[in-house]
Amino acid sequence: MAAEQGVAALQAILQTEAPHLLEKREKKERREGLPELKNAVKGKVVLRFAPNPNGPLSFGHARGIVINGNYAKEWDGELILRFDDTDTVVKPPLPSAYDQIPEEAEWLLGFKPHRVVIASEQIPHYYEHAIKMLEEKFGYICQCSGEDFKEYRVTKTECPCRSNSRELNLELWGKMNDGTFVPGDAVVRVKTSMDLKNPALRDWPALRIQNTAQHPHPRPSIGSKYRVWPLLDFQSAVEDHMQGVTHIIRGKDLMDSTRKQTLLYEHFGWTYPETMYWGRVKVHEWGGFSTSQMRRDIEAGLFSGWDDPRLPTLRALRKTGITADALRDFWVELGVTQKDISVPLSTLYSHNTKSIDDDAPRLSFIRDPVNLTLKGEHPNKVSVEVHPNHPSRGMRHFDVTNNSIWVEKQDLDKSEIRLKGFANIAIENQKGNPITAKIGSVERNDRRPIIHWLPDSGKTKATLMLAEDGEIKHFEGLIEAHSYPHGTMVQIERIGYARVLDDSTLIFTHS
RNA sequence: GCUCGUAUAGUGUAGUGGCCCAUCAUGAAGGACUCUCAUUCCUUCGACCCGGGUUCAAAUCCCGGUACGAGCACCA
Repeated sequence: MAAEQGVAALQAILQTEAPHLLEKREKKERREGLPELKNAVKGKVVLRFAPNPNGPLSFGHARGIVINGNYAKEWDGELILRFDDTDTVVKPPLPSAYDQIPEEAEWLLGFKPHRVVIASEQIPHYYEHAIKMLEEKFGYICQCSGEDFKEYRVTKTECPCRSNSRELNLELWGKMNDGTFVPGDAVVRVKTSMDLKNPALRDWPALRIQNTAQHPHPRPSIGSKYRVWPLLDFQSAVEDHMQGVTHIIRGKDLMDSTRKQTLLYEHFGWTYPETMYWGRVKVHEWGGFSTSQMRRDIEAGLFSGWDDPRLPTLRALRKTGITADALRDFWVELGVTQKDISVPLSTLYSHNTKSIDDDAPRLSFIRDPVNLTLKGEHPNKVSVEVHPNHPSRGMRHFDVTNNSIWVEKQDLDKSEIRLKGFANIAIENQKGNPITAKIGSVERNDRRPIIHWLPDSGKTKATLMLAEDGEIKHFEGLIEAHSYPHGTMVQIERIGYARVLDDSTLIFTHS
């Protein structure tokens, strides 16, 4: 056809019949950043991050904050920080976490979460919905034991309590609340269907009784005020609706939770938010991380606190010099795939290097220091750059008038070495006391190894702290005199990056 | 056991039927620059789980298998 009538005629037909075929297909480009958020409207997106405040945030929590926070920012929406603190027995909240978590979230995000919601303060709302459920008979109070109900669930049998009248349910609800019933006596269930394919969804439990006399809620204003408490699936579902959450992005372990909640939303006539999931992440060097376990270990004295550099908490990472930028880049790069993955720490470190190297001033730190006495002619003043890529930041000045310097013991393996920025030397007597070194050329005139060093006059005793193989090691050494404030990220030449903790302590970040 | 989910280089990741003898990052190896084993830059290496099917055309869709993970708590 093209041959007979020309390409133009063909194009004309296509133009009217199927214009989309004529659209230029652009070369596929690699997507940058996070995947597209479905059904998102600029300015109308509401997301949430909902940790249990049973401890400060861990590395894993950072994913929830970063991903949800980035979407909120990208869509000009809101991020809710919600404390899911409805369990006082199994994973009781830690009072200090209520202040620490918002602070940590802000550090990580670079902005404050737009709203903070505390579930334990919303109990009356959950009760309203529970009562509505009982009144409208899509919920019921079940007095079966856990064992018995399990049997009903697997055999797809309806529990006898399912047919309770509205009046009986409300009466039983009263008994749950007034203390007649104790934990285990009764639970509120959502009616779904006992022959649902997935057994996990069959008449799932929504609220239960907790012994808050014995296990009061740690928030003083709540304490033992309530006996009946919502379970996660119910609390989260109701709260998401009340807050107008539009998108939920969370771990795929909560997939069944979504299905349970969708069934509840159908009863209430609500529309469930768009949902995305990520898979499980392990870090090669750490394995998994459980807040509850860390809490026990800290209380048992195995770790010095939540910022112990061996722990995968945000506080610890921050203390050792991992930046919020690096963490954000790291999590965005992993994206929101449902794959279960295991990443090496080197990936995080590589992001961190990018984030800190350009700013980090260089310092000389001598582990295992050995004193050398210099022999021969040499200048008394030596200058090296604060940062080799930024001459404008000035020089570091070393005074070697007294001929006394310090080097690392392991660098004396070779006798022909060059002191960085200074001079070639030849070690004269390895075992001597003092060890002497003869000054050679001040100009660099060969390819001998270059080592870092310190003049005796410009040194300070210092400790380099390092978390490795589950223990904390302290290297006593000498640090170049400096006046960087606590918290400054520095690069210790030939060793790696470190953070200034105090006047005499550095903590090693990574190499 | 039942239910759900996932499978692309060593590790992550892009890719929604032709642009893919597959993207980017990280890693490893080599090199350039550099008075740090840093940073930066360059080069090289390396993958679509297996088997069927649909189609002119499959990493992409369907079915089966395998592997891994999660849920089946009066935890979150």
